[in-house]
Amino acid sequence: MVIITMAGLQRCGKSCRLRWTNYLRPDLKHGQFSDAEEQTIVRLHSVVGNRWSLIAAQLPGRTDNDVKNHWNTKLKKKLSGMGIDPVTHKPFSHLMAEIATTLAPPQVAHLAEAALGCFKDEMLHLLTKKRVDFQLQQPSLTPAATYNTISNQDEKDDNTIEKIKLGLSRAIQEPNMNLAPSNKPWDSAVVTSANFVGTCSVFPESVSGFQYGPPSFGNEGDVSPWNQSMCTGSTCPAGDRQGQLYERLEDENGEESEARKETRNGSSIFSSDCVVWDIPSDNLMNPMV
DNA sequence: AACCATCCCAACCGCACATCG
DNA sequence: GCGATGTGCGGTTGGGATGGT
Repeated sequence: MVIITMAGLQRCGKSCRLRWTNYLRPDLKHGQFSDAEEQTIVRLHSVVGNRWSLIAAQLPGRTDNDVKNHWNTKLKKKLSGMGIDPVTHKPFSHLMAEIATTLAPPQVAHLAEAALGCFKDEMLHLLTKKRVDFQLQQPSLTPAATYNTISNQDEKDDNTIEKIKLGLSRAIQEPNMNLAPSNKPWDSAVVTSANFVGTCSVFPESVSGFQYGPPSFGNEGDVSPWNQSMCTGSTCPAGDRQGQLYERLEDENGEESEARKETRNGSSIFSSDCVVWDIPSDNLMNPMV
């Protein structure tokens, strides 16, 4: 306040503080983000979600505002272009498969319609690559018979496509299915796009050593969009692992324990049992995969 | 050259919490 | 305990810069 008065500034203290912390501080970097910094952001975001201050604390010379802006303007698009959902850090195709195999057919139909706009690039990529021959009008065929692949590569992709097709087929076959409430879990909530926004990732064994790894999708027993991955980045439910990371981060910085803060605030950022998908660093830096 | 759309980032806003008298 | 003030944080916006037509 004194500074504002002395300088004759027409700004409130808060504005001045923000200007200083985000722009004027001598130790700030103003250049472009390096590849290493981008990778760090992506990795940490998969763990902590939109906790920009936490992420920025691991990037010397960068502010939370810097990180946030860079994420919103560059990294989100980059991940989306790679077919990775920037919120969940899962491949779009796998999210689709989860949805298709978890929801009731009518809901899948509505979702598929809405999601096609978002996921079309990824789906087209998959379908083109695998030369999938959608035969939704022939439900009697076994899933494996509904498409042909050009190679034996990547059985997981096949499974993914299979699941998508199964879900869509069911949806199309039963477009007017009775929507009356049932005992099924999916009937307990209206399905909106908001339900599918979330951040979940498997907590890495080591933050510094953690990287996107090969999709572990396919463990049918542990996968449910409702119990695994449907939390928002900034409001993910608490988990013991979150505190562990917080403690580790603060240990490195010698700052106040965020874990204690989180405990005090009654909130935390991590969810348990999430999945981090593998993205080769080269791909991450590839503007368009 | 003019117009338009998009990108980018500093700044703003609102909220929650901490500190102080 | 209470109100005023300061601080931290995440979400959003405003407007200049840039590129395309």
